[in-house]
Amino acid sequence: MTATQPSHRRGRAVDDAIVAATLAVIAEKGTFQIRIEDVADHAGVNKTTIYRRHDSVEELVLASVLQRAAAGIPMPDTGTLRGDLDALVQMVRAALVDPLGRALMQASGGGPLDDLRRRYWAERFELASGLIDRAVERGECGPVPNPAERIEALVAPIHFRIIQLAGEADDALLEASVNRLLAELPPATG
Amino acid sequence: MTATQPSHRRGRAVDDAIVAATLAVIAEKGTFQIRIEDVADHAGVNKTTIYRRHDSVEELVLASVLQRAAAGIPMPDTGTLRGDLDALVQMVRAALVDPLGRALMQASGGGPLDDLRRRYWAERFELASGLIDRAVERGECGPVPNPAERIEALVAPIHFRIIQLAGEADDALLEASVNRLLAELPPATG
DNA sequence: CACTCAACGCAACTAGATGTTGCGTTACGG
DNA sequence: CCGTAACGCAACATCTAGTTGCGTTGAGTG
Repeated sequence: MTATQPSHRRGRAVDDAIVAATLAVIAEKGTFQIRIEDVADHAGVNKTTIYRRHDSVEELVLASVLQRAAAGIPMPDTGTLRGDLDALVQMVRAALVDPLGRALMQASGGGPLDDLRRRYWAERFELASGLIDRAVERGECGPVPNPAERIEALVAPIHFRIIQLAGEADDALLEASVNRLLAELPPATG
Repeated sequence: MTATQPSHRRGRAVDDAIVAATLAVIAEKGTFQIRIEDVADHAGVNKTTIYRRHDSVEELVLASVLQRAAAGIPMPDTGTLRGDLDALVQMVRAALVDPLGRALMQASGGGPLDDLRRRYWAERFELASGLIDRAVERGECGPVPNPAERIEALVAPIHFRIIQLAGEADDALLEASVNRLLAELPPATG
């Protein structure tokens, strides 16, 4: 810790400030209203410095969101499938309500953000599939052919309600989604 | 009909040309890559003329999409609920795969396009609820408390797959969605 | 402590798109 | 045939992305 804040930060400190500022501006203005100079001001950094590290706005957004996504994805482990799914569904809702999450989900079509979004969901589907696999191992139900698709069907209504309808995903919707998944599970073989 | 095409169209003809050009450019480049001069060129009209009728790009997009949405929404009537839902679900898929539909669904958050999108869905949910109501009247099932929510749950997985995952909504997905709705219907009382 | 060099700030610039304005021209209605 | 409103056109102001050259600052090295 330096006693007085240096007027010019260097190296990684600047990188972090830029990424943080980018995410903040995205959350505030949306993915398409970002202005580089806003990000620069918010980071306490000159516009030129941003362009020295990033090729374009799109690349900046991509890098920033990727950095956040790189943070570990927590997965619940409550002991029962219903408990796990309840927790998962609440995490999904929280992520979609978050301004940054919303901005990412509404990112434009055709661009590299499409790939990013696909990876985002694929990664989470893969991880969440583990919840179902564990339930199978515990004998809560029979073997599930394609767990990732079940998770997709679980998430879709919540996503649709929040992102597309700009509506409220209340607890009833979450519970209905979980119940639907549980109801469609093959029964335990005994 | 004039024998020779006048070099300068007037009045409503220009309005229609602008709206058509706007929709065409949206379908081609997406909602966010529209350039006014592209629309003007495509409509065979000067940039100034567009600005004389529309306040901004956003307003132009809004007006154009509204005009198309004003066209009647066809609803199937096959005689059975399953037949109706099968047809409905295919119409939804077609609408989402269509470049203009995609563009509308991915329109930015916060703006007036949010309201437009909400109205878009609300209108369709309302109409599609009629399919369920008719099935109830035919005695195919017991009374359904909130048919619009059923339709929402029917559409959500298709929307999520196409728009968010940029994936293919194959027939299996459509059928699964229909089956799910049918399975959750209260049994016929009679 | 002094030297060095990369990192940063700054100001000026280009290029492209939006939106505006003034004026000439063209079509339609009386 | 004449007047007026609608349109084309060119020029303009403005905003933002992205670039460039140079001055300055700061951290490591001997």
